[in-house]
Amino acid sequence: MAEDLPIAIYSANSRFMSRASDTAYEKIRSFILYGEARPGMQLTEERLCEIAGVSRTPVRDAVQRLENEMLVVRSASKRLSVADWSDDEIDEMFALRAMLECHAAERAARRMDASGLDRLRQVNGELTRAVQLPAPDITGFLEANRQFHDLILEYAQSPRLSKLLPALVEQPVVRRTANQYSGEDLIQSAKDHDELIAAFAAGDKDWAGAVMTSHIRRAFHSFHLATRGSETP
Amino acid sequence: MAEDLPIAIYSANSRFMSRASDTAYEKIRSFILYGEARPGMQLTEERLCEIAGVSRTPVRDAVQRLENEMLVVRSASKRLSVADWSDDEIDEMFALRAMLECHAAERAARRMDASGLDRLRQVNGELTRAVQLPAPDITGFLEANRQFHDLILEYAQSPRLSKLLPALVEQPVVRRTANQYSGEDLIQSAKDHDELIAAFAAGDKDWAGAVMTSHIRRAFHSFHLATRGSETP
DNA sequence: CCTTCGTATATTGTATACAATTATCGTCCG
DNA sequence: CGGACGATAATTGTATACAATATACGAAGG
Repeated sequence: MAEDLPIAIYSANSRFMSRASDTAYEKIRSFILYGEARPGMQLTEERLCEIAGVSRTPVRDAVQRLENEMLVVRSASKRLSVADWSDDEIDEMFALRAMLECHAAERAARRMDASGLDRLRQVNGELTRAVQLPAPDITGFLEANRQFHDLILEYAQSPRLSKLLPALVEQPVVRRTANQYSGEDLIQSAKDHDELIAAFAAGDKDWAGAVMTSHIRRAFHSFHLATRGSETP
Repeated sequence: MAEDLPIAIYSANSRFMSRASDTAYEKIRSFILYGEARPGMQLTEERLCEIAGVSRTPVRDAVQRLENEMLVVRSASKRLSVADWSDDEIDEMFALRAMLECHAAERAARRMDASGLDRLRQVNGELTRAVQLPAPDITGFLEANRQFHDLILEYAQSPRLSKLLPALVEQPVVRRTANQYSGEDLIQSAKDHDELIAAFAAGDKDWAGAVMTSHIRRAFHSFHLATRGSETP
């Protein structure tokens, strides 16, 4: 069981998770993202109970959350299976994410303050250290990257956006993308973040939005190149 | 209890709702949108059981759905209350909706076919009849409007978008807006839809997206004018 | 041999009892 | 009088038994 892997890449839930339904959520999520689960694989609630070590009630709670994030899918007859995204769905995910993260950056630019800038600089400092050649630390990069984007979401001060965005940041994709990144790509990410910080410091929402859009779309194309060769999306 | 009101304005769930958790969802939703519920009002699961006429298990299911749509809110100590949106949150909702509906229209423009155009024309025919002066039929307008936007969402063929958008179409706001609409506004809506159909027929995604954006933003400003006077958003 | 139907089995849905947590409110002490 | 403490009540969280539903499978009939 892959419990000590970074379960929450780029998602705001890093609380204690004492309740059984939260444990179930984390365990099942890990099972799907880093465990033996395979796309399309059938899941029964009973099986998930064993995985999570709790009864069906909290499991059903967790499943509903995972359904919302589209990590699991329900058939017409209410049976569960691990989601299996089509290429078009993954493209769509990136497109939606680009729009919403751009919007988040624009809002954050209007609401940024000195303390926020400090925190962004500190997190991006860690990210920059993690991507140093010749041996970039992917896990460190992912964690700092998540923190950076979470901070922007925090400063966007939009509960609704905070609810919508995490459902679009699908870890398997992010992780696969990051593993495919060249050292150059990782360094460019750090530079994008630097420029975002500059845009925030200037309070220029259009600048911030534009940098964010290109930041996400570059990731999109890296992913495309890595997984589907050179065909144009 | 306001059960025969149009419970699903502009949302894809018009199924049979035989399961208890679905009944609970509809009943509680109606209670919040058209019943005695007031923003900020405390809700206990037991009270919701009485309203829905089922036990706590399906009620908890329904509540989680309503939480996702941000119709109910959970305090730090897990207590429930009816959501109470700030002006900024409502503005944000319109902004996000404009982005996502624009995107939906763009996708639909690429995937539209003759049968889809027929259906759109038929629904907008009904809408046009409903908005005839001197006695526009608001309920008829709302229903046709919902069907029209649902059709576009269907042709956008994006499961993820279909999951995100309904959470942004907040019925109380839509309904209040529609009640505030002048006859002119309603007629303009019908014309917007005609132009959207033209854009779809031409397969011009940018045209479709632009019309949709202005369509939503007009609704936004009508709402603003009606609820907050002439202050600029 | 294929299809249809019905029964057995697996799976999901609901109710309910009980456990854990949180709020309420009165009391005691400073 | 005010604030901390603790007992009690209210509320949410979890487990489990049972009900409803869907699937699987095999027998009967064509």
